[in-house]
Amino acid sequence: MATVQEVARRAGVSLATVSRVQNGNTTVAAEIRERVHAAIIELGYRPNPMAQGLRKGRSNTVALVVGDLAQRHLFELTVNVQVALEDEGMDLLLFNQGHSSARLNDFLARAPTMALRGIVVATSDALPARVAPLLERIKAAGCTVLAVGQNLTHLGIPSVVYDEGEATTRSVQYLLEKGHRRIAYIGRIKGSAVGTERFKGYKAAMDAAGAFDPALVWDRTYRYAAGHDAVVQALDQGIAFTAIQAGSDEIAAGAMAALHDRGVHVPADVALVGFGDIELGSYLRPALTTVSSNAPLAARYVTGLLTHEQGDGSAPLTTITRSLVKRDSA
Amino acid sequence: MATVQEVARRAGVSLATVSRVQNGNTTVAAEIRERVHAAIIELGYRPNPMAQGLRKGRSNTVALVVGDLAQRHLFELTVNVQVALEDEGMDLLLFNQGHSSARLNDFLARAPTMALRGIVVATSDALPARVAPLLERIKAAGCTVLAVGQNLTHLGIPSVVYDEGEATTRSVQYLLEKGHRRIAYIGRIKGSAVGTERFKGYKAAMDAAGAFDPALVWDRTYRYAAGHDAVVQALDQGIAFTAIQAGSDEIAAGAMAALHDRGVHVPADVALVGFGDIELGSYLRPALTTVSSNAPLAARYVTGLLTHEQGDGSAPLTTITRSLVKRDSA
DNA sequence: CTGAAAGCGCTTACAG
DNA sequence: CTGAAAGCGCTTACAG
Repeated sequence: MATVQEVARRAGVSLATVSRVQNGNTTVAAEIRERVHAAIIELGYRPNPMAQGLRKGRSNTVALVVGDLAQRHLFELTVNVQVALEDEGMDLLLFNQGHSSARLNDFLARAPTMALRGIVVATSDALPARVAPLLERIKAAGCTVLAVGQNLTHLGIPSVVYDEGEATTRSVQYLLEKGHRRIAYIGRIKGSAVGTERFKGYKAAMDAAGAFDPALVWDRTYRYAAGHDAVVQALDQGIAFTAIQAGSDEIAAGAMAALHDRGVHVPADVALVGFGDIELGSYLRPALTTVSSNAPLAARYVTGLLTHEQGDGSAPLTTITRSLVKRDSA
Repeated sequence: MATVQEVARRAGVSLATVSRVQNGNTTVAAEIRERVHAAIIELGYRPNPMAQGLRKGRSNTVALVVGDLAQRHLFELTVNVQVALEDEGMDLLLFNQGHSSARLNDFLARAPTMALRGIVVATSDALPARVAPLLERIKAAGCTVLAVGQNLTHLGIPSVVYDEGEATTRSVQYLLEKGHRRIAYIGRIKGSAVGTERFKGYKAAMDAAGAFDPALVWDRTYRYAAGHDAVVQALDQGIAFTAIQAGSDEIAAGAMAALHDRGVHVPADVALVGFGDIELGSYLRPALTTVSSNAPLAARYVTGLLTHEQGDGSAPLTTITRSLVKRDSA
């Protein structure tokens, strides 16, 4: 690969000038600029990102820490962020946390040395207290830290979140308005910052209607199996319910399968609302009523925050409103 | 962050010695080694990967180029590769090609300068001829290039592939043995190296049974919508078929929805076989009969090839056998 | 077995 | 407006 050396020689200028042209900040005489540009093109020169990073103390790569890529909406966020970043000439380093706080810790511990441009924390897991100082150290190293999905502004981290609680309340109210009272909730609660908010939104709606019953709260993971197993278990135990608010579309799909297996019709016998609006939902039968996510919008906010950093140490909170996508399951 | 300088000062040795201890190749007196280790721990020293990369001419990051992350099995491969790489102390740079050969080209053009440890090409798209020289240049720069899913050994690239053709043949034979003759094929064919192989496997089985009919071949993408739309269209045109071999599970799910909407029962009226064995399949109703993928195994092969590079310029071909996962849809 | 020195490819004060 | 020089943090021949 051509280096700045070779370009300089070819253009008959110094390294410094090539670098200036390349970076386009300082003024360089038009004629010389042309010569350098020509040399760059002829040689197919591309600056070495490691050398740039070493010198500038920051690279052009952004790390995305996802809680569990198996959740479709996080994955959609990942794809959208990667593409948006690429448009800005940045690379995406992927780190799948897999809900292990030890792994998150390891990654954050070695992050300061990676000269990352930014770190986007996209996990719904509640962060253990010991990561706060790590995050501080990372920011001190000039790396932009962002959170998406979880509000981390109390740690001074700009965050892009959804109105989880309100959205869940609205969704449950919709079910309530349809006359349901025995509405079950399936999703993560303990250990999940986001899950806790959703649950609170559910509880608020149920409480307001005087319909809350702890027996209808099933604290599970966000996977297909969780929805399936929770329903099977409830049915086996003879717990009565006429509707389900799921914490993810995967849960809803699993629940739908279990209901089908037991001859329970959706939505006639049990109404079902998912959460996240993954592509699959509209191909389930009945098509899944769910709560929207709008991953492209979240990705746009994230890259926006990454590119126009605000200098002042403010940590803005951006909230995306989720809405109910009505299809056939409720 | 502590540098090798500071560690050296603290341990009372030279930079070189610290580096030697850190890399553990050369012999260092036991007593000195201890001192250095102690200093490293006290200072929480971690080598700067950019400096290492610049000096050694290669980094510790591996780029994964995926054709379309929206395909669940590629995504599963991604997650598995990331985790396996992490165990080896390597990072994963994600590049979602999105089926655009121009984007692939851009990425490969700037790759040589990134000092990547390796590039894993996981796209089923047929590669345009102009990428061959780019790949050569990348290899010349000391970067290991690997292909997964598509056989690129003819370009001197070690490849991990599936027995796509044979697997499809076996799957279609299964349908044939159940008495089906009007078996449709939905999936990518043109432009997809892998798709072409699958189609050939389908055609071989159909030809052998004297049942091949071009009217039953529907060349579509791998998405949900493709399966849905192909079925709707075929039904509208009055094309008769009693079974479908899908090129992906997403296609199968979309097809299942369309069949359901038209009151066509699966498997009674139309048998359906997917491809890829994504988690969703077992939660569809009827549960989807499909062809396995075994992404964790593929990921293991990939990281194996990445870590134990063979020096000799051989380009081995590793084939993973897909098997039929029988559930209820066929 | 250990250290001094060169150099990976860049960028950026510092002079001029 | 342009160049010579220092230095980002490492590793690796080269001496000793």
